Amino acid sequence: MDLYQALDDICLLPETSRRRLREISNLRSFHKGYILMKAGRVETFLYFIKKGIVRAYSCQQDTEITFWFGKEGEAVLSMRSYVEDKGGYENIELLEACDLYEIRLADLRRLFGEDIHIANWGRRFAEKELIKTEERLISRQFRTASERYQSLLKDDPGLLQRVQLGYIASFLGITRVSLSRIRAEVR
Amino acid sequence: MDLYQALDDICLLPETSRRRLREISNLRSFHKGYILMKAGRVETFLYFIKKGIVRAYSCQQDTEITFWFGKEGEAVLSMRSYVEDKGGYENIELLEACDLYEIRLADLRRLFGEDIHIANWGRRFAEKELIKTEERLISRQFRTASERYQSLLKDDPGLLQRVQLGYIASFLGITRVSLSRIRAEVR
DNA sequence: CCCATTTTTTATCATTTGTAAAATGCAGAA
DNA sequence: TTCTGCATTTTACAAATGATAAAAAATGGG
Repeated sequence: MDLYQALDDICLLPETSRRRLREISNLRSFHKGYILMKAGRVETFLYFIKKGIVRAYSCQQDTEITFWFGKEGEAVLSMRSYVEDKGGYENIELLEACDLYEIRLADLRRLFGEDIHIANWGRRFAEKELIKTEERLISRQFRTASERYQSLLKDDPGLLQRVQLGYIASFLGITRVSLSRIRAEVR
Repeated sequence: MDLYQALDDICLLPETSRRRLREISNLRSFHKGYILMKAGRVETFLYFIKKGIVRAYSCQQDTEITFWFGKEGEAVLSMRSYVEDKGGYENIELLEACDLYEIRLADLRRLFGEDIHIANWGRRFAEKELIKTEERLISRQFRTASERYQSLLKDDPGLLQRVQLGYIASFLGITRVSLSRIRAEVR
């Protein structure tokens, strides 16, 4: 997934603005298992995934909970660092070797102040993330674990191939054992 | 809660931009019980609450789930209408008589394209909503219903006075019966 | 290929939460 | 005040999920 493609998926940009974003971005490769972001740290970069898959997880009282997966075309960021310039709650681990477009937040923020198209692109970016998050919250409220598993299976069957079930279970808000039960009863 | 105050809570604006937002907004009063937004409808307004309290709820398979409360200073909007100009999933009901600042989305979008400060204000707005939503999602994943109730009690004790328990239970993702049980065991 | 480790499945039992129905409390209308 | 309609609480029982342990399967390194 090309950078321009990822940017345009958020909202179309005039060529000059696009190029400005391209100029502050930098393609880097990371090995599988690399911890891209750490809870508590103020992260200074934003990434777009060209290739690979990552997970965000958070630890509290000796349990680790995966609450997000990102793959090709998606943005990776520590939400609190991005929005409030404070330490975030998430760790981000690369589940495969990844190629990422890296953007320094300071550079991006400068462009937000200089270029209205980029400011509106940033607005659209946050708005779209917001919709996704809200939909997950609602799905969580309305549906049983089994229903959520089945819609994950329908909407993103590839994920099950690339990510171990323990993480999926955690993402769905249940234990690995419960997920096994659900999988067994579907069969 | 004054409109300028609510706008500035999102991010500080230069006087001219502020005034532009003021010019497209309109203070209106609504009676208790009024349904401000309906699921499926493309909503064309955004509101800021000057006075009163509202709830957002959604219906699926004969159950109604309250997933948000808004009060003084907060923005009220149909997320999908605001972001994608499509019918939303929420109904919004006024739980008290309310005074609301009404802003036509078309006017606001025009300003996003004309005024970079307002574009960045819109960006900050979405970002802050995003943080709030993500924190709720994570709290949902990490904490038991009882813990969530108790932190609601701590963070916003006033809410319990203004909103009936059935809605609170639904908001916490549990039944009224479960909430009663939790309340009983704390005593 | 084999061994060690990790992941997934299966089984059992305890706990939590939901459903349904009845009892209680509360506020507004007659 | 009394009646009536809701909201809330309580109770009893059922269903879902969690905890734990152990077996089976898959994975990765040497």
